[in-house]
Amino acid sequence: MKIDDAAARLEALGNRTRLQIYRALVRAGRSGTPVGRLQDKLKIPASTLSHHIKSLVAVGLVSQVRESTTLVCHANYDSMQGLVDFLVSECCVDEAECKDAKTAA
Amino acid sequence: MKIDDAAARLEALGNRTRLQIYRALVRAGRSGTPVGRLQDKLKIPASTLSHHIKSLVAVGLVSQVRESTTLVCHANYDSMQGLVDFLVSECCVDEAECKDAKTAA
DNA sequence: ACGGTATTTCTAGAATATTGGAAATATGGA
DNA sequence: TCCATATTTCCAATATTCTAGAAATACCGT
Repeated sequence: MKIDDAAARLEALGNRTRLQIYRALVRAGRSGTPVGRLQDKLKIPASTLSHHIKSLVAVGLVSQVRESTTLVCHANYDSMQGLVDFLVSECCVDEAECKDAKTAA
Repeated sequence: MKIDDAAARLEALGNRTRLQIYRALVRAGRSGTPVGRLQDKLKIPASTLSHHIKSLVAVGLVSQVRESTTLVCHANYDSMQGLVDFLVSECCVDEAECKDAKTAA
């Protein structure tokens, strides 16, 4: 993963409202959650919610599938995993002796 | 971890420059990196760099130790680990059947 | 085609973040 | 004490993000 992609994903998650949305989707698992249900749960105006979801989709952390009139959102686990891997990768490569740090990470 | 703390850490990492700084520190491992060396490596004006480091320190992702005239920065692995745990925790708790998702996460 | 529900796009004001020069502060050595 | 190096704080300009009302669009059932 390129650093700009990682930064974009982290930035997307680095907002209370968007992190709430993302966590709700993670908790929902495979079945996902429709936009309207997120709106009820989180009490966010529709346009604001739509903007936030859009940015999560834009960076690949969330995907959407239309089911007739409702749009169901899903957390994209692979995307998150890639991000986590990026964060801990190359730990200590610029340092010779860091066994403790490596096991900690 | 509270959601606001997690969001604050993610926001701190969600900026290209700060992510570069953080990654340089992760790569440096236990020995850490002085502020001045980061400045040379990343070619960032001192004041800008200082601002960014300050925000990483503020959220606990980075710690600093003074060694005579230089300030050495370290990536705080525990802090990162807590963040990663938060992100994947409670996966699927609102969904009955999601074994695939759970193993993927 | 029409009506209703779901959701997005348009728009714009307010709030916040980013940047970096200049001045201030910290540290240790001569 | 005085200097040199390291780093931060102050300040202000610029850029970006956040928010949400209103209008527009999408979809389906009738």
